[in-house]
Amino acid sequence: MKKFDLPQLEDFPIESFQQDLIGWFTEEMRDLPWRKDQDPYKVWVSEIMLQQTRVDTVIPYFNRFIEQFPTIEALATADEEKVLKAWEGLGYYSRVRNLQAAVQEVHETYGGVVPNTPEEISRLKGVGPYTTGAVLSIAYGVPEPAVDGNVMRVISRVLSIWDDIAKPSSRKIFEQAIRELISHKNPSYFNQALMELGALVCTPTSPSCLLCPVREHCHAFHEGVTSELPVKTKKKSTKRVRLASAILVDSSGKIVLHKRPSSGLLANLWEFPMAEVNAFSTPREDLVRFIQEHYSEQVELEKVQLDKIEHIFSHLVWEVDVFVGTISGSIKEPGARFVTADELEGDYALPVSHQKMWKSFKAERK
DNA sequence: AAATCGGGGAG
DNA sequence: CTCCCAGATTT
Repeated sequence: MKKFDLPQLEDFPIESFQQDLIGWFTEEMRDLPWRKDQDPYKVWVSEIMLQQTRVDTVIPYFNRFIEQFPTIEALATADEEKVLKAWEGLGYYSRVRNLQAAVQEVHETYGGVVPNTPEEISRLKGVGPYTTGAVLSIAYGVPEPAVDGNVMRVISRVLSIWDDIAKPSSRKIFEQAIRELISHKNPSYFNQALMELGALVCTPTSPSCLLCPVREHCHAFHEGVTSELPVKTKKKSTKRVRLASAILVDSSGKIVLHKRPSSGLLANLWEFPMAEVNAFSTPREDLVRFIQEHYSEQVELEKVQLDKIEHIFSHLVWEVDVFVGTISGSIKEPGARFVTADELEGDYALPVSHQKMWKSFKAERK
């Protein structure tokens, strides 16, 4: 059995690399709220929030979330709706549902202590290979790889690895590389330093190689191919979906909200009644038909459309024609309820697309 | 392996 | 406009 799968590691000065990297991080690391201590719970929350999400976006969410749910116990026993509301606008909402479920398991099964082995922690909902390594190394000092997009970019350049990082199978190559490279003396700083380097210096386009602490160890830099790495195939374009939605008000001024299904896109979030638009009919026709079938026959939409919104997701685009109307009579749809404007804003988590509609409604109405 | 799942910022 | 971000889960 060979010692290294990667021939680039044969003569690689591992200790020197570790020293340069960790030394740089010690001096240059950003002052971030989840770095104030190594509370495994807070490290965990931050890692979930940071999945596919930028540091600057996460900071205010993290501070509010920890203030509202300071401990495992607090989050485990919190009301689901309040937890979702705290996540409103952050996206990938299954993250927070999985997080609360996992925290409840830690609360009940592990006595409120986040487990410190790869086997146990990776069994928790929403904790995949990256988060497993991140929490173990940062909170517990366990030398496990934490391979995210930053790490794949940095290591692909340092070791001149030309595998397509968009392929799931490539992650294992980088994990193996990190297992060889990682500092056993300070796994936490080693992993964080790689990510920090990717975020601040070894950026996707025009990396600041002249400021890089590991430039001398970097194969791509010496070969002049930093702009060609990492190799990443691009994803195919998004599909478009035509929708129509209505802000419906009853005689007492309350507004109709509908709770989305517990799985799929924007699961468990609240929205204004919304219908898909058939290719051969108008938004207004399909919307009125939908509302009469699912809510009440007694609905009247205003003649002039309120707005038209385009909302872009990762894999699709919503084109929403927005209407305003009045509604009366009993409501058929069991997932619906009437709420005041204050309740809508304070108690119900809405996707950003529907927040845009609400904002438009309020602007029109004042 | 490919698709799904949000939203925003950078170039 | 395109890319991509401290990815995980489902199909």
